[in-house]
Amino acid sequence: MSPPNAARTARERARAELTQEIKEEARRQLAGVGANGLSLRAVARELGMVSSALYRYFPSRDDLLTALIIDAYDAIGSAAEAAIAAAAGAPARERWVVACRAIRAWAVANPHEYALIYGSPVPGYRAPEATVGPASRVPLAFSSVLADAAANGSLPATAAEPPELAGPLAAQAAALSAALAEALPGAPAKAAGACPVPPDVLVRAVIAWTQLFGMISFELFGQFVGSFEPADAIFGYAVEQMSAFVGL
Amino acid sequence: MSPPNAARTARERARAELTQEIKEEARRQLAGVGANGLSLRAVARELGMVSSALYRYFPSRDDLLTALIIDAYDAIGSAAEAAIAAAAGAPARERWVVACRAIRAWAVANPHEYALIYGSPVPGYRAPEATVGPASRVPLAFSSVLADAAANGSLPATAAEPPELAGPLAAQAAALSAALAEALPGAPAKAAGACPVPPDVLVRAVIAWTQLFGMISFELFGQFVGSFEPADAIFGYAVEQMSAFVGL
DNA sequence: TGTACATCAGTGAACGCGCGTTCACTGATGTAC
DNA sequence: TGTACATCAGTGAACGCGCGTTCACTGATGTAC
Repeated sequence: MSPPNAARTARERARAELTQEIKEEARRQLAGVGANGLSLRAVARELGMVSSALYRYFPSRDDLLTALIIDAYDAIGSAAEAAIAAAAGAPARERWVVACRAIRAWAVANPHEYALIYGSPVPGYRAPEATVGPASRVPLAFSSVLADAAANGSLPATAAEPPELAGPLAAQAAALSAALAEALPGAPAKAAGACPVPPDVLVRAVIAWTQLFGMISFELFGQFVGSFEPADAIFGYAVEQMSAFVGL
Repeated sequence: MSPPNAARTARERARAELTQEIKEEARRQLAGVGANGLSLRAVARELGMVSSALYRYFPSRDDLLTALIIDAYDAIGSAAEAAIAAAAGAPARERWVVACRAIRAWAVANPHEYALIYGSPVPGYRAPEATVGPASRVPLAFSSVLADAAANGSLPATAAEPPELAGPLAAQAAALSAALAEALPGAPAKAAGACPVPPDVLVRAVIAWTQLFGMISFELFGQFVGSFEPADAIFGYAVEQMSAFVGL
């Protein structure tokens, strides 16, 4: 997107660096005041600038927030992708598990950014279109594991116990399955209409996905105080159980 | 806690009513501005009072927040308890399921209060002791269902597939199980040291509990937009699956 | 290589606003005799 | 039942503060000839 290093002027370099520094300082302040309390003036103050100077970099406070949100989604998404890539060749279940662990590790290391994207929405702030791509990296990463497993035939053809999907759920799951067939890398090579992840597997995966983030939120937001703290052990157990539940 | 109606002076009545009205107006404002943005002055304005008058009712903004948090925990807790009570005599699994449904119904009807207690923590606000009792009503309600099932012998003696609990998880689960033996109503009647809910059931229940709240949060906080919206169908499916997972 | 102009980054003052909290006060309500 | 005093609710002004955003400006950096 930007020209290769050599061709960048001093101005461009300075601009890129300061943009980063502003975001870093803003991230630092998130911890103390939360998304609502994030203040352009405070960020500028800490950076030794005058507050109006920030408007050269972000046209408004909400745009700064948006940048932080996108960065956070990208960070947690690439953490998941990297973990899966690092386990290339391993069984699908193992890749699922390492992705879960990587996501939690990122969340524990960056609790305020996690809260920014998975906590309560910031009132009065409406997430722009630009966030949906980054936001879907985690679910897509999980889906790629499922698609590979399906391609290898290592998913149970159809689940034994679980009841059939019916009504609106069957429709939603089929639609999502079809959408994945086009969204996943490598899918275009297959015949259009291919169905990389069976709908019932997808629904169980969504359940596991919500369990994952529910447990991380409970851990970070303090619902486990006095019982499962630290949560490492129960997290590990849950990840194993849920990946089995998915059928991996 | 308060004297029976007859003995209450006009002042006491007025005070109680205004306290309620203040909280109601504050709840109304939560929707627009979030917990961080909640403002005593705005509440007073809307009530036609001068802002300093609120200090006769709540010594500070944080005390008002605390009152709202406690009310919210009590409301969601009693929704769960009521659902379980209304299904008295039904199989444990059904009572578990209706509790889950009641919790979601409350959350969907009161999304901002839900966010207040299960969303990102309010920065700079530290929840006082007084919130832990109300906060534990939901987990206790679930535990009571498990304890009844255990007492009736309708729980699998020991789970078939799941690996044994080990290490710190085994210790945490055993401690919680023992704590429940004392906390649950009816427990004192049993021999001290009784173990109403086996630790491995408890751990699976915690997993189901986090799944429940994770899915509700995803629904309310917008992670399902474009896929499982409305979420009624997948919620119902998840609740069935997870109650089976617990062993009910 | 050198000059003339255009672009851009950062300044500092100002705008209008809302906030939590304190304080001395007035007037109504409650209580003890 | 009636009076005197104590308690309490609500007022209005003030404190000191921080916020987002705009605007005309200066001086540095980049570009075209």
